[in-house]
Amino acid sequence: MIEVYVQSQGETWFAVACQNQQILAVSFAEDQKIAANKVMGYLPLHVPFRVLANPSAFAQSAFASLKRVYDGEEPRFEMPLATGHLTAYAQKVLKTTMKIPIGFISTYSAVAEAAGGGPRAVGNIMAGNPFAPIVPCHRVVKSDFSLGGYGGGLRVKVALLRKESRGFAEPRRVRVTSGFLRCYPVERVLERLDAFAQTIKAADSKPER
DNA sequence: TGCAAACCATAAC
DNA sequence: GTTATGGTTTGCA
Repeated sequence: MIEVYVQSQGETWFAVACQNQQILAVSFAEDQKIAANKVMGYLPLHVPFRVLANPSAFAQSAFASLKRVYDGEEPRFEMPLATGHLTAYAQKVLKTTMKIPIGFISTYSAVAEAAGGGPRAVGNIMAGNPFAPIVPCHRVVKSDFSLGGYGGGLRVKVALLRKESRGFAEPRRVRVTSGFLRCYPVERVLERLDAFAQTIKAADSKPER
């Protein structure tokens, strides 16, 4: 039996789905119902589940990790994610994405180089990521450092990235199972966004013609 | 810049 | 099987 829990903190609702001391899926949203529906959407069909009010000890630690990552912090300990039902390729992509450190981002094509497949295929896996933001798909952007997409909405992607800004200056290559993954400071993305905002502002202040 | 074509794993027929 | 569809990239005007 899969157990689903929903819990709020501040303005945000979090949801987790657990089974056998493993996390099956997580989600977060501004609305309770949306958060609950999102996790349930990730659950395998035809497997019974129930929504419970009081989180088990395991669920509580899952919430704790989830909230820490949402706040831009390192999770205190590694959570066991249930990935068995996913394709081998999806598992590899998610595992690779997990290696992007806080304060850094990578790109769809860089992840594709490290995990195999092509950039679009990587985007597809990200779109179906049941573990956001624990598997930090928000740290994957387009190769020109523009945002790309995000299931929870781009505002959320930006908010997460801002919270993770650590002031790194140099790119970094992190070791993954097969080779290396190129990562860049989040600031590359944030600076680009700010520059874009300036352009808009300048255009707005220009007299109409 | 902007558009078109190539790209690659899935989901849907 | 085949086709359609993306959280993309690259090349070429």
